[in-house]
Amino acid sequence: MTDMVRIRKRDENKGNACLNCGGTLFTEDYVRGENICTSCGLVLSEHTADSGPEWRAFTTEERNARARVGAPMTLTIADRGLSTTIGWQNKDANGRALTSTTRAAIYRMRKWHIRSKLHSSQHRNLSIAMSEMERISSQLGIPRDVRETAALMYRKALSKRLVRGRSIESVVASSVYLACRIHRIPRRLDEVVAETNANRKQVGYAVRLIVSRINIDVPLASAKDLIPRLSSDLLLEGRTVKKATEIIKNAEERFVTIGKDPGGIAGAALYIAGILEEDRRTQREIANVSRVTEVTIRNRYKELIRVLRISINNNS
DNA sequence: AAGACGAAAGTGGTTGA
DNA sequence: TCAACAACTTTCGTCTT
Repeated sequence: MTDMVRIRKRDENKGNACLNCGGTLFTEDYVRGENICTSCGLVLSEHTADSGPEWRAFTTEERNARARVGAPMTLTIADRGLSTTIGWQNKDANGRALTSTTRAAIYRMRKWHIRSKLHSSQHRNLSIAMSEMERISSQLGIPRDVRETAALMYRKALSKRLVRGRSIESVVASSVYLACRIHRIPRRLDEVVAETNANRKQVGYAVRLIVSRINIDVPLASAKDLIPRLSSDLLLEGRTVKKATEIIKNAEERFVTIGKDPGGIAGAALYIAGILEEDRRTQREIANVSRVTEVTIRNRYKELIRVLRISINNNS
């Protein structure tokens, strides 16, 4: 891409189509301040406003600690933020006092308006559940769109009467957990349960119940999803991360990952990748961040190098 | 001294009768 | 409901770097 082309495009392109290939999709690269056509890579405008965060974060913890922005709330509020209320002053829009008959009518309307809203048991349930959900997910650092999914899930569970006879908390916890699974956010059930008063067994049961009764695809947790989180905590280099992802992909193709703790697989893959790429971490370091023991890392690692025929020459 | 290895015993969850 | 089972953990002694 020459400078000449860039300048010409910036001057001429006032519409929405790329002048080079006619594509209409652009990505905004706010690190470089450029607008880029996704199909041909043409830079359409430079020095765009930086809409990204002003902070930088290098590990998962830092990101969780610093991220503080989100979209406007919708499903996560019991009334979706759409309700209106009838004012309590007995005045009209011009500030004049109402006549007695109108005042009586307004009083009745207000009464039934409030009754229809708050006195519906489902609504009461929802408002408790949504504030609980908000608390849990902000504790866990869960992004806004995942919360939306969790809220949707809870609403479905509620409308199918799955909450009856179970604690609101346990169903909220399982909605959050399942939403994480759907969005491939690596959060284990224990982490979610730890933020609630519900016990693990109840939540586990609620999870299975929701999966069986609500028509949604819940992907199984894969070791691959854990790689970004673990490798940023271990400060591994890009090529090591890439290698580890490859190892997991191969392992999954050979069906050696089924029934195994994803943390163990991910940890072992990172360990092997670390040795191969000379970006090595000890078994203990990896075991700490992936929440399994060194023994499990060892077992998985032995298994992976046997099945994938990876030879490790320890001359480093 | 730190890291890696592997055996042995124990734990919590799943499966099938 | 219960026993069998696989996966994983804890603990610990030994070997290697």
